[in-house]
Amino acid sequence: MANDSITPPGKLLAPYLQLSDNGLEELNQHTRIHHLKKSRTAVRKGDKVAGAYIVTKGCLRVFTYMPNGSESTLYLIHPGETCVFAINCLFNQLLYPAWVTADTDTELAVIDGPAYKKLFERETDIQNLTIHALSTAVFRLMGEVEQLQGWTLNQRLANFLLNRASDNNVVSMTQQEIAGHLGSSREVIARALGELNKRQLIVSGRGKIFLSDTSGLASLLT
Amino acid sequence: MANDSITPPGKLLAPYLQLSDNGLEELNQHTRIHHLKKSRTAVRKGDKVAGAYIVTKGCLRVFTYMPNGSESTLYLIHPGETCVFAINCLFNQLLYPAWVTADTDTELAVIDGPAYKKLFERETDIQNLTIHALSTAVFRLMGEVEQLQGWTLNQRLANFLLNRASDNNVVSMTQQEIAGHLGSSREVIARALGELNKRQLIVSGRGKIFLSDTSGLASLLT
DNA sequence: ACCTCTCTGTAACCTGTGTTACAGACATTC
DNA sequence: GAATGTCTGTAACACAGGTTACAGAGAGGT
Repeated sequence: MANDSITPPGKLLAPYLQLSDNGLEELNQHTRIHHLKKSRTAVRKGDKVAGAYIVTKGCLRVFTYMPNGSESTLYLIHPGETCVFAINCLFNQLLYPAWVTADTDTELAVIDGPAYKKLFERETDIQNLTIHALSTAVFRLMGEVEQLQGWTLNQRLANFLLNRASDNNVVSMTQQEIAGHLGSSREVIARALGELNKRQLIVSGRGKIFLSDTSGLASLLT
Repeated sequence: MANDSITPPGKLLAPYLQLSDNGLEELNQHTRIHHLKKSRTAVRKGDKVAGAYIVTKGCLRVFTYMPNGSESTLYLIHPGETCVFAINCLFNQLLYPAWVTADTDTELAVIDGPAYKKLFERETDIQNLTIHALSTAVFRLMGEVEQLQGWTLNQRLANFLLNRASDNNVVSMTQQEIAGHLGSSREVIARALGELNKRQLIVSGRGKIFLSDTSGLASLLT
């Protein structure tokens, strides 16, 4: 686990966890707050996992490297969420199976492993957080598998854009980044975007893409 | 949930779960045993989930249909294991997202949903079972995703064969079944097997494949 | 205004895998 | 042992998507 640590009490977690007084005490004693600047590496593949990670501000990105050396993003961790892999490793004594970097400046709470396990046995909120993290991971991954097997790249791209679009229907990413998320290469994404462009479903510019016809995009997914 | 039910007490689970007397009582009251003949459908996509399923004998197969209509096996549930999707659905009130059939004659225990949740809060063994089921699912699915993205079909096939081989290095499946498990088509599997044949890594016969050079197969996966 | 760096657009090519269409081998039943 | 159904082997084709190789367009610094 990385650097950049400062340590206020462990109640940045208050919005996300309601514990018994007892549990709270325990939590405070065994939690440390870390701050990571954007692009900073939080965890490396093969690291021993220190504890449960809960993001309180910012966003972490979990990814692996593919055979050809390019990155492939597995999922993001937003405030209030916890890292499934870490949980996994905690409960099964495994080494961390991927890389993690800060997608933006990020603050996260690390609850010491054994303490977390003890809390898990008693505190309903910790149980829920854990189960929820694992469940959503299962669902997301299952969706991923279905997509990989059944969908064409254009479809996966359309789906990705729709999921990542801000309120004003803009996705602010470079083609390179998108390629990383979809496990493809920049050129292929460019080609696919060109396609969508021609069909007037999007307008693409440098570092951002405007979705001009979201329902058209959505109809590609059927 | 299907038919074929008979109902002995709920302690076929004894080998897999050690509960408090209290919990055991609860379990007995809210568990039903079902028997499924081979190939019988246990759950359909979209079904409401009755409770937690724990296999006590035999084997269940969980699969989805791909766009082209062919089946794709997601995972198997062996004795002592529970169905992740069902757990998922219980805790998140979702409808079942796949199909399930009995791979062989199968006996399974169904623990009523609310009862299971209550037990989960107190009984360490139920917690462990749950966490373990979810964790392994996450790992398996993640491996699946990595395979789909990074491995060629030949590699995935080799890996599959190695995982499915019995002690005497035989895989007893038809090409059709293998294709189903890998989300591919029969002909493609035939082609790939032919390849492995030529390289003297396997000897294939009707309904079974002998792995004559397991380390050779394994070396394909690097 | 110029230089440089990063990002995008495109075209040609190659490979892996799904598809179609048969033919032959094995097994089972009558 | 003939007939039928199931499983395997193979060849030719189609196409999605990865790869290579450039050209040009924005953006920022000097």
